[in-house]
Amino acid sequence: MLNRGLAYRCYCTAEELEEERRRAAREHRPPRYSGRCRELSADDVRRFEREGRRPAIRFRVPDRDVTIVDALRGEIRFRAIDQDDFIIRRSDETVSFLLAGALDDADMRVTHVLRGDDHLPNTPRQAMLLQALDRGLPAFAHLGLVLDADHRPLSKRDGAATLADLRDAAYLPDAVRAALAHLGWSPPRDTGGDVAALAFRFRLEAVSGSSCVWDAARLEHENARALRALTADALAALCRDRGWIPPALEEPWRRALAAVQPELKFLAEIPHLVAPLLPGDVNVENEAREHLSGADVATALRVFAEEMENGRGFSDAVKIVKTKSGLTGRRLFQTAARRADRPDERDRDGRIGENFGAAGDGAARRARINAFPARTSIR
RNA sequence: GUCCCCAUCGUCUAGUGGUUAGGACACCGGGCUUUCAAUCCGGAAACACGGGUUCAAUUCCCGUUGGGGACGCCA
Repeated sequence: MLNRGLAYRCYCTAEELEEERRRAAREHRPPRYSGRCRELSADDVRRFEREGRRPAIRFRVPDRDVTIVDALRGEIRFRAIDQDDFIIRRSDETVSFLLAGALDDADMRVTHVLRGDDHLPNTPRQAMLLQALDRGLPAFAHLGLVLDADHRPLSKRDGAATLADLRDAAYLPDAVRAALAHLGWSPPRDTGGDVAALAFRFRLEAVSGSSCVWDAARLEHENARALRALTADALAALCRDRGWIPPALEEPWRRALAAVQPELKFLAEIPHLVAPLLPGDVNVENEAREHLSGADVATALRVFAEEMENGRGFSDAVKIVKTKSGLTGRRLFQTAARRADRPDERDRDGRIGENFGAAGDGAARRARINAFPARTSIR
């Protein structure tokens, strides 16, 4: 490029360039390289070399406007006057991003360059380089940047700045993919969280050119959906990978997972949800205690115990308690569950753990709910 | 300061020179579940502003405002 006059050596030091920029700012001019090394005399060069300066190499920007085509925005025109001669090789002889990136893409036969629109100003420069080197241009598409709720660039604080953050938070990969697909684009019809369907419907040209706001609620929705879509084996495998399932409790765990799966939102909440369904002691949590305070509860508990002793089924006993105590809804069931804590007072519907019914028909779920409504306190 | 990009419900978006401006997430209400969740039904919710062009602008043009980005021997 030097031989062909496409580029030239620049002997300016970092300090000199910095000073140039400062002066420009003071005089309210745009900070541009002046081009002072464009036409150095042989004497100048000798002098600089004698001073021990190592030259950088700058691209001699042609004096004509550049029009690039962006797949999302159409033609964008950049004025020649706004472009200064940029460095393509540093004084330590390493090649700059602008040249290396453009050339590497060309060598790799990259057809589409998709990047954040913070790269838009680089595009005319890379286009000029490629044209000067008689290389073809790839298609460019510059996507809007993703912002947080305050319209600031996404940061660590948002907990979603990187894929690693999302993985650490145990979001399912498909949920992340689905949520990402909804940035700057949305499917013509809801795909039910099916990532393959999203991919099938996706069109680059349909992506919005504006920046968009990261929506954690969307991710949670997709995650809950993906969790529900998991097969029993897949769900169990995830739990096993996390070391949650003791070998001895494999079967109870699987039944409990089946009961709990329809309401899952996060992987991490599984141990919490499943615990009451496994054999062992049941603790009534704080919120449950609140619901259990008061005189009518005492009555209810007594009535419930009596009915159970008389051989009533759980459901029948609950109905009678309801009539006699006036309790309804949550308080009624908290009360019933209180008694159901006692293994000897559980009946077919109310029993906990290894005995409750098969999943899928709602029986297991109902059994769990009847047995442990206190889980309403978890959320 | 200079240049570039962008602008429809809270969020992601669909859409058209004449529409009841559509969907999804979130939200609110109801049904079902004797609680919760899921699900079903319903509701509230938007064309940033000002000029043009036009019989007619959310839609086309210009400007303003607002948001974002870039101005390094970083990538």
